[in-house]
Amino acid sequence: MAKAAKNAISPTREADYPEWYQQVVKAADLAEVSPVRGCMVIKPWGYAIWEHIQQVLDRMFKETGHQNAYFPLFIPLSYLEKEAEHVEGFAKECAVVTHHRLEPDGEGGLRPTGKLEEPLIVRPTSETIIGAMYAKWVQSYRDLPILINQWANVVRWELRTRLFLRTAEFLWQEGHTAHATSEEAVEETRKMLDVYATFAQDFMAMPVVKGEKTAGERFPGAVDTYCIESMMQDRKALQAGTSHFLGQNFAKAQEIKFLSAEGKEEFAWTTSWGVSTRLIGALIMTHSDDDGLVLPPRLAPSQIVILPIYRNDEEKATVMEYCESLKKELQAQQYSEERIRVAIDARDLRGGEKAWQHVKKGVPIRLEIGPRDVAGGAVFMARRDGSPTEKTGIPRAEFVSKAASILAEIQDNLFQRALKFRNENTRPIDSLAEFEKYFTPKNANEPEIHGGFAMCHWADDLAMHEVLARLKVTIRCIPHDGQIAGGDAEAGTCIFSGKPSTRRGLFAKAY
RNA sequence: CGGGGCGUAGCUCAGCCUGGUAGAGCGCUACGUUCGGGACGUAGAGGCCGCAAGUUCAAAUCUUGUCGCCCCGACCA
Repeated sequence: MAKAAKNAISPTREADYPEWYQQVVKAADLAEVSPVRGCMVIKPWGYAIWEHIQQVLDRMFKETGHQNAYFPLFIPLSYLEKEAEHVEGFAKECAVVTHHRLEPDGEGGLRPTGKLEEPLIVRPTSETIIGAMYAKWVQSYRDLPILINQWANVVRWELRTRLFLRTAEFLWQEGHTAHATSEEAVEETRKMLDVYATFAQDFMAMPVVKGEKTAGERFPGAVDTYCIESMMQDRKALQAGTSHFLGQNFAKAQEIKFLSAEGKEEFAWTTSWGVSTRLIGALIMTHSDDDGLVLPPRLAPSQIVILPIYRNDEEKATVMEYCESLKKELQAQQYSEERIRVAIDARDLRGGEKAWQHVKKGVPIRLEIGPRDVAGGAVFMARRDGSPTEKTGIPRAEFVSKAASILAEIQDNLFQRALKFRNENTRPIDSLAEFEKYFTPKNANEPEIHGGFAMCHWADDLAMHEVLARLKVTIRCIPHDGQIAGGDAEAGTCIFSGKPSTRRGLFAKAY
């Protein structure tokens, strides 16, 4: 008597992708909306994932010669005004502080008083305040390069928000570097893009396309913006990280000047690069299924969870003892150059419900341990990259010795699965008609899942912008060589305007 | 800032049209039976029905005002 397949998450991805996403976040207890409009509360399980992301990236930044520092949350309005393109890019989404005191309003409430002479804005990004400091720190070519990263929160007053993907306040890191030459700054920009790509692929198990943004998609004030783009399971693109070559634009606006070895006064060349808590959104939408979150082992706060099963105190004593010693043995094993992270969930809950909670939270390996396993010296294992019903009995010693390789296998499996999905939904398109067909939903009422990545020849022309605006498609990037099928340099003709083209761009609907 | 919708238990919502003592499911607490695929039963706790004014013998329900939130658009890591 086969029961109908029952999923932990309702609706399924196929039925309603945006709602599925919300439900996964909720079921995994990652975060929830806060009383403050557009801002989220990141709960312990979600924050633990962020801490692992931070820990790995921080190590990678330091290995590439960067140091951490911290700059103020507030930026004088006049600083932002210095770089024209920059202010235009962020002006519409700034939180502004105009007062510094509260006084009773006589009706039991409070009202702001103490008007500031110059308003302060809450940083939407820190180029300007950091540049102002760099201007003081840099006198000579001997003071360069400056290679600094900051872990911080920033505020962009977004009108339409979604947990992790776009919130009014978010956590991120922003690297800011200053160099003596253009070449060195470009090299830095590219190096950090590589760091992001490596992190995404090796740790998040998320395939990415490295590339360059077109003029219209660049960071405000940047000369070049490089990015990594990834495909979510609704086949939309998500920009997962950016690295900007700022040229001398910010240095000139903020007078970051130095005397060269030749004794000439020159402006520095600067870069900035960042990834945010949006990566958690990317993680969710890359791997999770209709039973909830699926975490790549390298970023999972718990890689293995042990679920003791017992009926009475007597069983409890022997089962718990077995679990505790199993935990110790597993923790002595290494995976990804660290001790394996193991948790025992001994909460007084029903076994089935408890197991499902860990499925929904995406723990890579679940071990159900009951009297039978204790008697037989075994473990009963379920992998999150398989179906929740698929469980295998394994001798305890064998599992302990294989645990690290099973985790590695899950990590690799998730990456290969995501890569396969992306490749299956990426194709070259050489005619406008085909392009329009590809990006027009088959069911207009449920337009969420359709299309994918389209690799097309293009020219930055009005004809293209008209089509893209109408179909709500954007050019995500101009892929670097060797990133994705059809992304390498080749001669062709723009499908929008018929103008000649030297390589294809990556087109997709995007977050 | 335009267009639509909603404020009732911790959560999701019904009740409003047609005014008459505040409801359901989930969650929570206790006890019992259960327990290796999300249990069931019994009992219980929990509400200025967003706020203010008005109409009325009587307002969650009708009227007006107000505040807040959500969705769609423009903007976006």
